[in-house]
Amino acid sequence: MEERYNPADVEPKWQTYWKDQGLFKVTEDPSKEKYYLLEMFPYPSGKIHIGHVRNYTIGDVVVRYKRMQGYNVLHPMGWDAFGMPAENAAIDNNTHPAAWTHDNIRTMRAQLKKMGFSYDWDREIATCRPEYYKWEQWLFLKMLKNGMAYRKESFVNWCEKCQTVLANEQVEQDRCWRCSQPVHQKKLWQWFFRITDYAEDLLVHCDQLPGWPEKVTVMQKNWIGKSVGSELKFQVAGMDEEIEVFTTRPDTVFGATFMCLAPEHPLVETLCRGTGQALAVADFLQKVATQERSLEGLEKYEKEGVFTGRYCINPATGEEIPIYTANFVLMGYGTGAIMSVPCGDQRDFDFARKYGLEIRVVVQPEGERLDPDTMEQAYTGPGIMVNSGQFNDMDNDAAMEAITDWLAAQGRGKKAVSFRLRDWGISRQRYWGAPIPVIHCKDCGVVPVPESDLPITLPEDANLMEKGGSPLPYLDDFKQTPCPACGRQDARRDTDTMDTFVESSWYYLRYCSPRYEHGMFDPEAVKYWAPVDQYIGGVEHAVLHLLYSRYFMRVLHHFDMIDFKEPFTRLLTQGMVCKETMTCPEHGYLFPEQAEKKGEDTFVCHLCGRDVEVGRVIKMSKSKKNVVDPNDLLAKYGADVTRLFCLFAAPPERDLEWSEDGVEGSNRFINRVWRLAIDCMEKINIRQIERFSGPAGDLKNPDARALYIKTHQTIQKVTADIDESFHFNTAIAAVMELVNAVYSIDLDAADSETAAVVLAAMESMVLLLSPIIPHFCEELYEKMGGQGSVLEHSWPVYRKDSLETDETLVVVQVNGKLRSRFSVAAGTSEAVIKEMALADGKIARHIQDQPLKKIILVNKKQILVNIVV
RNA sequence: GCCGAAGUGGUGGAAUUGGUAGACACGCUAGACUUAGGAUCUAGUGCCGCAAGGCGUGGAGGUUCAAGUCCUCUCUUCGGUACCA
Repeated sequence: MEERYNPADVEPKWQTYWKDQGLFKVTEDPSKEKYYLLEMFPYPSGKIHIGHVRNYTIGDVVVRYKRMQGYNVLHPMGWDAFGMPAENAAIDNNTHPAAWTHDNIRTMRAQLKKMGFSYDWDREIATCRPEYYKWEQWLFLKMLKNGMAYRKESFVNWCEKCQTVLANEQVEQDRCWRCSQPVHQKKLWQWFFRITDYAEDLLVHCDQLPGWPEKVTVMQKNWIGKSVGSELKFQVAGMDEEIEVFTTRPDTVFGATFMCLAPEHPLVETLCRGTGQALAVADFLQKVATQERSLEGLEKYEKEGVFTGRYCINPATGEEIPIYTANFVLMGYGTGAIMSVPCGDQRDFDFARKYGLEIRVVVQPEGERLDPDTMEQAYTGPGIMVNSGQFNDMDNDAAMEAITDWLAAQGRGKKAVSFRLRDWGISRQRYWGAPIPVIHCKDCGVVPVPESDLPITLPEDANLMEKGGSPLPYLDDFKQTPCPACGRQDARRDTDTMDTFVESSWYYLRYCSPRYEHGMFDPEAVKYWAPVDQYIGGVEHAVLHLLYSRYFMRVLHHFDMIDFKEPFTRLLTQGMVCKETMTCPEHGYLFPEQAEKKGEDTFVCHLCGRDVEVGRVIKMSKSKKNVVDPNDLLAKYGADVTRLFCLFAAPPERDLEWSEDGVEGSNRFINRVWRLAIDCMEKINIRQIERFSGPAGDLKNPDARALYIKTHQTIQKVTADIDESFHFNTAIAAVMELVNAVYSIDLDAADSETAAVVLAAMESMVLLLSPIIPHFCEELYEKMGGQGSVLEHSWPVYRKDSLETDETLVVVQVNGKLRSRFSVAAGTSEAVIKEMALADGKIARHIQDQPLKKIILVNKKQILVNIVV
């Protein structure tokens, strides 16, 4: 047997064995309990990165563990293959997005196979294949028919010079990333899914996801953002128009001294027409056209506005108040109009001060008087009503309801709820995506593509334009089509494609029957496998992908296609893999291999020799070039060392800061176990001793008994760590302790009892490590005489009668400070322990002659005595 | 800005319900073995101190016999922020 573990031989050997035996292939088997574990599928961006390795290793450990426990486990893999990077790469490298994507998939698939992940590769899918997106188009048509998909005008980032739509990522400081020209907001007709219809349901069920981390459900709840308040109507003076506002503070309506409309509010142009403000408004609208219209974007710009020239009537006071249009009001949020109450809202307060508008105090803290002329900020807390007619002197809390009821009685308001969540815009003016299956006809309007014409395949002969625009609108073969309704020859296909989040919202169901040809999935297969029992992926998906998936399941449930609403029973959000960035003053971000180590923490640029600035530790990303290539690790250490390191370096939910040093330690550990196994085989197996498996009490040799107890404690600890908390780092640490314990035994001098216990420890060690470092454990299992694959062995079970050690440690504190410790035999009475504590020499010195106040004894994993004097 | 996290030795991290802070590793130091060592084994290693002892979980307060853990305030970093996936 080799002196060192050699992954280059062992790993391919077992990968071939697993494949030949078909160990990872699964089918529905009603006689076994199913377990569906899924890791978020990768975007095929080029090569597997270390974040993928971490994600898939975590999943693979759980899968192998569950298999050993007898579950029928589904563990598939596929590719989130549509998306913008393929188009950018196609432009930069003069290739085709499809070719680039398929190349990447080939590369990445080979890498995953080298890692020894236990996927059922027969179920592999790629979302860019027509047989996949056909069913997405089918669902789109069904949603369209049922009013769940609709079209409306909405803004996109537009670069005039490139004549193309830009993703947010392609906008750098309000400028186009390719040509640096200012980006404008352009209105386009786009498709939306009515996710807001499910806002309440999605919100309520956040509290019924016990298997999800609370931080994720909290983020989702805040994202949906339900607020309870009132909808109020403000009549425009001298016009037959009404402005509706939503407010969570109806109690402050008497203090509403002006109105603000979003710049894109449909009334803005109507209002200013013929008032003398028309020009000023037009100037303002042009100015804000370059500003990003999102909640985040708001904060980047100075808050400003302009008077529209018109007034509306405050429904509470009956007074006319000026109507402004302001850049901090968003059309997509609420009604696109807000009643401005400067005394009770800081933004309104700043705006009022800036434009000299009236500030009227309507709520003030109890026992205080606020003066609008000297106030320095808005008062947003609770208080007593003033300047509010018959509601004066009420608590503002009570006034909310009273004022709403009063206005409702006059038909000027009602109670209402508002959500922060907006409908899901799915149109993309891009090539590399699933075509939206509708046709536009001059006579018939929007006409759905007949189901029999699906899939609408993406034309392959398209050339991407160098400025990044989609070629679809220019491909006449694709675009020109007769109207399916009236037969008009000059109808045109919709040339937008779907958001790639649409593909990832249901792929986990496709895995249940990936080649099914009669629908999105085989209902029987989904009935058996779905929902996903354990989903694992990056925390950065906490809101969008995970919320869209929950929404999609509700849609399918509505159509009676599935009998559940929640796609993922348990969720593990893994942290990111981070590394410092390196920046060269000349060449910008550098890949690790482009920086040469000069001193302890100093590097020089490989290209120009200048000093490199070592920057912050952030998420590994290609654009920041702070990536680590798993290929290097695989070549140097093999899959198992790489897997072990990823698990040992940090618990999964936490960010992992990459360090090369730790990998060497993992390598060392594996070889340490290897040598131990060799030693055991040479010194024990040869004596033909049987492994011990009885209760610890049967062992006479105290060293053997201690090791046996340690073994069962380790089984208990590792099982709990994998099953309950996914804390593989502490599971590995526990096995390391067991390895160290076996190392401390002199095998040459071991009696037969000890030898039998050592064998039991070794077998447990191999079984416990097998989900983590499977190739290595298969090899040892075979060498130690195991039959078949270790995967087919059942997971070890600890003996409850072999967990308790003979002695217990007592720690003694005086006034909460640790002063002494000693051991007692297990089962010593509390009274005796207290006496022993008081009699302890070190303790006596600390007590001296101070009177005893009390003695607290805590008996948990150790015994603690605290003497208070 | 808003929402959500994280902060513990030189480093990664450990610590059921508040109960020995630093498990297990990396690194470092010393020793052993060796022709050699980036192999292996043994011992040591939070900080200050000769010691007794004192100080220590981002910072400032508080509750408690006892706080990394609970409460209040605060600082820093990271993720998301709806067209990156």
